[in-house]
Amino acid sequence: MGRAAASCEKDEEVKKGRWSAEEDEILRQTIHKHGVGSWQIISKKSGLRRNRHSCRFRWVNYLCPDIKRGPFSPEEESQIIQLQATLGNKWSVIASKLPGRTDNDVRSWWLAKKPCSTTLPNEEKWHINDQPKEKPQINDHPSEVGESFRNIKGKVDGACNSSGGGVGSSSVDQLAMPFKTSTVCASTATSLDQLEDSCEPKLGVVMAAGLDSISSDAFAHSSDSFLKLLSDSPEGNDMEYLQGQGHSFSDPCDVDAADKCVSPYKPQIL
DNA sequence: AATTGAAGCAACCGCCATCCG
DNA sequence: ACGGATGGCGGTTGCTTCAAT
Repeated sequence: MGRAAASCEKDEEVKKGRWSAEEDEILRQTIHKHGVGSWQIISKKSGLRRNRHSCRFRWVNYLCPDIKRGPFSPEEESQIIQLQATLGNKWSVIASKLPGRTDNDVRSWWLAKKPCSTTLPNEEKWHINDQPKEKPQINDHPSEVGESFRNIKGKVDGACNSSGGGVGSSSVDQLAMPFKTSTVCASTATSLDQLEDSCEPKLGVVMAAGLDSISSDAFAHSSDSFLKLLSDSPEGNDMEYLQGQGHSFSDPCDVDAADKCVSPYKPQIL
């Protein structure tokens, strides 16, 4: 790569370049044994001549069992486009809303396929790279939302976790997007334990079904009000409850709330 | 079959925020 | 309050693959 080694890494023998299968296995075993706590420790305990950045990167982006490989679905692509438009290059936040996807993957996809203009009409946006995409419909994946809810706990229990994100959708033509997706992070928890204790199973995703427009009012739904709604909601009936209350949420712009989400790969001692 | 250029992917680097003594 | 250690993030680079010529 031709760059000077990171100033903080004093090890002269730091290995660079592609990871071998053997190295992967060693890192897996080291993490299994010591947990994902300190990457500095892991890099030393593993015996691999890889620095903390390299070990972390390899685990977070490739070895973590929750990583989803393969091409992005049209729904994921539209989410990325929309979220990038609202959040900017907050790839980690964007990735946290796409379960199993990493910021590196999202960024790579964006750099390779980003639309040449953010002001394209709706229909043109669905012909990126001259490959027409089927316009998703609101009811295409209604069950995924509830499923995301139900899967939250299981994911949180893992050593590497999705932030509790999921996918919801609604039609929002005003944003020049064929459909609007959002994940509302309903947690102000700062640790996995807090998350599990205080939010699960209410934590999750609110699908803004039937939302006709995204206005500043829609974005004004703060995490606080959202939390209150969740705290009042009956368990296991999230969507019906909210719709019954006449509420709709779509708040991908709430960076503060997103920042409060548990990091997808929050260190956890096993 | 060989060459070449584009696209995709994997990885590194430096910076910043946070934690902790 | 301060400084070092650490984790995490975004930008960037270089390698690999593959299609076009």
